[in-house]
Amino acid sequence: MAKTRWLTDEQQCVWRTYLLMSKRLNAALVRQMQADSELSIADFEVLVALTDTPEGRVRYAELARILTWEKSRLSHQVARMQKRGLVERRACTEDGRGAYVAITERGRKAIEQAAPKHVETVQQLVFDKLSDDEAKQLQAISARILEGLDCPD
Amino acid sequence: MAKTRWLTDEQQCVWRTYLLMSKRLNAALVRQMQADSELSIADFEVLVALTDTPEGRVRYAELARILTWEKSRLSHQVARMQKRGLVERRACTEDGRGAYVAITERGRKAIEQAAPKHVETVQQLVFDKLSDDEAKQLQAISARILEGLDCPD
DNA sequence: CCAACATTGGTGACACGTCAACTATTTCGC
DNA sequence: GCGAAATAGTTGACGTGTCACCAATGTTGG
Repeated sequence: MAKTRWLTDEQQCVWRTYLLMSKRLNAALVRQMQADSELSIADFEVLVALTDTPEGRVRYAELARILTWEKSRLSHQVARMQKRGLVERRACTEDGRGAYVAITERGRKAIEQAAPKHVETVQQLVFDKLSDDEAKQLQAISARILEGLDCPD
Repeated sequence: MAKTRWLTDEQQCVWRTYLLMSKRLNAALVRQMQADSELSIADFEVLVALTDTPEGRVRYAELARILTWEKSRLSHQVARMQKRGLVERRACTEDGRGAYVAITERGRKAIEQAAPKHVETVQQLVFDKLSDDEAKQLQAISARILEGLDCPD
């Protein structure tokens, strides 16, 4: 291996600040979600994806694609959510292998309650802190980093 | 609750791009660490903290403070790392309740091997993509968001 | 001194994510 | 058609993180 390009002091500072921010921001969102609703972030994402579809139901593989989750993760997650009555499995007549995930009334109620508080939290923790310019910069930087990121999806 | 301040389209775009980036960047780092070493990110963080101390050993509570981890998380983590010979527990003579976590030779070797590749990955995935200005912006934005973040530490 | 209280750390149950292996169905080449 | 390969989803084992509770030791006020 060639000589290591160690981080400069400035780079270390950038990197550690970013890491800390992203960890704490995420932790804060998890805490808020848990405090204000019966949902986890993962539950929330699944329910959002389901309400975004006209029928309120999607095939597993499609849902996994939307969320960019592994299929087995989705399988476990849906099994847990089903136990709590947030979603249902439905047989798929077109394809004997497949199945639908459908949102239930209880699931719909849960997300309708959770969404406003979650959005408000994002506003408070992120956008209230940043100028319009900074928000644009954050997007540009995120997009730049995303570009080269090989994602095995 | 007052009327919800929903996200504007631009805000949604910023937010989703940031979320995706931070998730994928993290996933890429985990993959690289797993591919190039026998360590997880958590292992790595613990070993870094240990090598940062002159003695190569720290009390549990202090280590938890350094990492801003919960004590029980650290306890589980150290137990697993101990099984793999990366760290040792040592009795604390000054305080019968306490204990030290100490890095082993095996642990030292592991981190010395893992660090260069990890740093190189951070360079490639982050700093090679960003101009100096963008790096500064990222730091400023992260710091800004961190400011108001109540952290229960 | 000794009874409350605080502190240090550990433990068990559970939620979550990944990986590898599996079953059942469909599709495709011949 | 039919057997091989692809596809849909499941399962079990394991690493990991959190929470609530526990044990042991130390500290402190009367």
